[in-house]
Amino acid sequence: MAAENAEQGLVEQWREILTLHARTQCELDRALHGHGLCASDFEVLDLLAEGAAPDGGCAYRVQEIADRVHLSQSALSRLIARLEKDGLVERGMCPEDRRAVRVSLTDRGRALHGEVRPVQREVLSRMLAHTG
Amino acid sequence: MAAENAEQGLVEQWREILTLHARTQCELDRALHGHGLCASDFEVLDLLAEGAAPDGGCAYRVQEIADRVHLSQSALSRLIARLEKDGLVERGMCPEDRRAVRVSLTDRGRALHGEVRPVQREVLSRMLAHTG
DNA sequence: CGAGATTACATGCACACGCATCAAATGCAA
DNA sequence: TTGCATTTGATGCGTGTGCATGTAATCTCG
Repeated sequence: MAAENAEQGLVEQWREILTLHARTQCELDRALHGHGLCASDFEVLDLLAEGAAPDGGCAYRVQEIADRVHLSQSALSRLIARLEKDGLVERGMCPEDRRAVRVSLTDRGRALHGEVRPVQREVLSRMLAHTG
Repeated sequence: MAAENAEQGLVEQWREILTLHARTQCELDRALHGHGLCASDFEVLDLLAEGAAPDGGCAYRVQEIADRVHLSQSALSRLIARLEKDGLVERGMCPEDRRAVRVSLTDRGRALHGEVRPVQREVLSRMLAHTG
């Protein structure tokens, strides 16, 4: 039946995504581990390093980051705390909304990002090469 | 530069994969949670329900399952333990290699799989619709 | 046969994550 | 203004995962 074929195709497509994701994520984690980062950490650093935050400045709010990297708000809160403890980012007050926290890269964070980015790019080019 | 464009394309491609994976995985977990399963649990049940194990029988060894569902051997060991505690699978000795464990579906496991499969398929068709 | 290497699975441990909840700040309506 | 709902980020808690290791069975080679 056509319906069964379509369904089976869907399952295969999903399995391919799972395989590609698992392999690449695992490879990224291994490559970044030597620099004291996990893949999510780098995603956040990479976002912050882009510079252009929604407010036009160079600082993001926690929830904005969470949306971009597909993590829960609580996960992001702790991730930022870890990065701050390592001196890679800093949390600052937001004048116009004192509930909010503005997160920005420190010099050390920017330096580490510049150091690690080629490593991440290399992994991506190696893992995503035959994907079209 | 062409190199920079290629690199940027790679990053975008990876972000699309992350987005699709996160959204679908999250949706799957939510849909399956009502049945007491997480997405990995279902992957294993779905594999076991296919029937054709590498040895020609209907039972898999733990490491074989781990390879298929992209989990570590330890994660699989615990996952199988959970499913067994819930009466969905059973672990049996392997006569020709007493180190190995043969995992197979129970009737209850097969029934639950049949009940949950349409739910999973629906999520896949909804999330992967506009992906080509 | 016997000793060491290897394989298959289980388990201690640390950790990143999501959900539920909390406190503080803000927004809104009476 | 006051009172309540909403929003923002932090935290308690449970859980699923990977790494390192342990135990038992198997294999290999002398």
